[in-house]
Amino acid sequence: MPKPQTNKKSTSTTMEQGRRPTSYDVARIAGVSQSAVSRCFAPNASIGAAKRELILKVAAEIGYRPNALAQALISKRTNIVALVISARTNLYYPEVLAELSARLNERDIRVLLFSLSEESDVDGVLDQIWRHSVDGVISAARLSAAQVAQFAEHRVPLVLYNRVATAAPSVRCDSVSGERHLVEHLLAAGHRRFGLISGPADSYVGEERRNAALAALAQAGVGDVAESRGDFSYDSGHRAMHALHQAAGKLDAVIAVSDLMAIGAMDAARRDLDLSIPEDLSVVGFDGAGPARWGSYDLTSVRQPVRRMTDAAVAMLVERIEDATAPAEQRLFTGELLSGSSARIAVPVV
Amino acid sequence: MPKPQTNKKSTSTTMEQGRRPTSYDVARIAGVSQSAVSRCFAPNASIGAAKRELILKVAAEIGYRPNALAQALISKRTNIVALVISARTNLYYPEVLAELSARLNERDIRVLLFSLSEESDVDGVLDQIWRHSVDGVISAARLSAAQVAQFAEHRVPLVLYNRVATAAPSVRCDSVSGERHLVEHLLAAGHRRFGLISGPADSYVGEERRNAALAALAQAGVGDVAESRGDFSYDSGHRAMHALHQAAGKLDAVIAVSDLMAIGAMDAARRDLDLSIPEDLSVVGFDGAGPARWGSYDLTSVRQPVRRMTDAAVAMLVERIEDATAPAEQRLFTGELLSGSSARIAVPVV
DNA sequence: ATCGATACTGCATTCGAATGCAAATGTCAC
DNA sequence: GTGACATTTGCATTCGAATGCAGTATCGAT
Repeated sequence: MPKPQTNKKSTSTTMEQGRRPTSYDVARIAGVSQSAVSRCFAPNASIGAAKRELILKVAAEIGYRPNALAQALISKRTNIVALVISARTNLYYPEVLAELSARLNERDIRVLLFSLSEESDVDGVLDQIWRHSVDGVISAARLSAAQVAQFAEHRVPLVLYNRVATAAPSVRCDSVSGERHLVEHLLAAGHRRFGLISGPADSYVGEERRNAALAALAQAGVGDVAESRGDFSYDSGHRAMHALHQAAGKLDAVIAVSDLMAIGAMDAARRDLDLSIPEDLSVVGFDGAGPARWGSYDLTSVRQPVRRMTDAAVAMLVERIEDATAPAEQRLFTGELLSGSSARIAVPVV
Repeated sequence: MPKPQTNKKSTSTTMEQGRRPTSYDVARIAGVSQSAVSRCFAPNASIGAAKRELILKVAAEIGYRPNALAQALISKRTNIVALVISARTNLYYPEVLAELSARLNERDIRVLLFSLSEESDVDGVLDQIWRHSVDGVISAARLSAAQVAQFAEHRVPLVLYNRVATAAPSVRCDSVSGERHLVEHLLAAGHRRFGLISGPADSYVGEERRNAALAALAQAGVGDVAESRGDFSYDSGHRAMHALHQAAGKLDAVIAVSDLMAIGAMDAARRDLDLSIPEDLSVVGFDGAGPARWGSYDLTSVRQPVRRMTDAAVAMLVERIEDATAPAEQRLFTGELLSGSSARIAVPVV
């Protein structure tokens, strides 16, 4: 004995085939109003226990699922976060992406992915982000100050991953302490002639690590450091090793600002320059990416605490989504020195 | 001299601060109807040139952007495709992901990413996919027959990437010809004692490659092949190499069904078993992933034509989105044999 | 001047769910 | 039985853009 139905749409008598069921369909079949159905799927909405059960039963029977688009349109909450990542620059990228994606899923947030290639039109990507009304954005790609400013204008919370901007919160791995540990590790092993494989001058982390390494070396009185710039790729590390060798002759140690370049450098040193690692040359990297720990490399590096960093990035973003006035914290994480066999270690005094 | 406005919403006199502009705002300021604004942003909609220009000018001035949610709700087209990928199983995954993402962006389609870990609840992911009314799905993850069937029920086009299902179109790299080439390459070099590092029995591509390799070997009269199963990870390749060595003693060649396992095997052979590659042992893989071409490995492998495969997957999906009756093609691509220094090559007869 | 064809333009409705408000119902005390 | 109060429930509106339909303007041909 269905109660009287007064909803406009409830008057249709049958459900067309092939259309996906809506809350009105559930309402009609269960003999309740559309609002009741809606309230069944909202947390702490006011709805009687008996009615709730009936509605849920009907919903399950006809396979009803709330339409995320309609929900988002009316509630102004999409439960979608955009992830902006530059593809390929870094070995470390797939890991970060997978972790961020997992952390977001845990919180029932969907991921709209923007994977940038070199020629990507970042402003076009931002345009899409605005159109889709995402709840927030995590960016591990370079954004100009003007671009970062747009986020504030559009009131879209932004968290930067291994980047900085004065106006936005960020999560980073401390380059200074990381490079200092690496340099100390190398100095302790008695190395004095250093080479540095840095990144493109416009890369934030690249420059930060470069400067941190140079500073740590300078502090120890090592001022004369051969440097060659790469672009974070394997090949560029390979080429940079050759360049260093040509320019500076015999070196004790090479510091690369990323694992992938360090790996390229190791291959160049061993295979082309006929150097044994670590006997003739020590090589260190940065990131602690998977391949760095493969047997052929066993790279001494600084492992970024990806799990903690992604946790923090997501937590910060969610906080700012929930409370727009939350402060724009900049969190710095300390990486762990992974000592591998790609660098000599200090001989303990017996 | 604005024309008379009769639109309901146009009567509000001022635009509240901080709200993002809607088509009504543009309409009000430009003195036209909301429909006119809408038509300005639709291709081949009927709208006068002068009016179009005026509207676009106003829209640009106030920074109007169509709301993708509202567009999707009414037009039943989200321009979003869900990408389902299992994270981490494969070195090759980040490349496929980046390529698919690039191909979709070129066609002005957004990507909703679902990166599956081992414990992921696939049915939960599908549930989210239905709720978000995506236009289509590309899956490079394992789906049960029942799950594939749901796509038909929900009328969501699906294209499988390196997987198969009778009911769905797919894009794959031919394991049979690939493994045959590898086997022929190894046989030509005079190898007779073979080891095989296969994948988990429930992996489709893994089994396909395994069976193809065994068949090619059997055809050449090699029936006795030592086999050890891995899980596609570096470590499992490493362990499998040890297992093969223990079980079968000296081998001429090891065929791994993925590059990552081949790399793990190479490291185990060289570093633990003290074998020279390719003098004492040839190793081949499959995929042609980036690290396979690093100097330390220079792996003989079959390179999947990622670019062509992702192109095809996206083209097939778009076709099926546009025309639901398009046939469910299964496209097979042939990989290219990359001959590296990880496997001996036939000595040419002088 | 009239008719028809063609190109614009606006009105009103639609997509599907959420929610403020008011009405209805239920509960309990006295 | 009455009043005070809390809990359910439904109505009507809202989010923002697309679109069928009908109406208007323009122009050329007759």
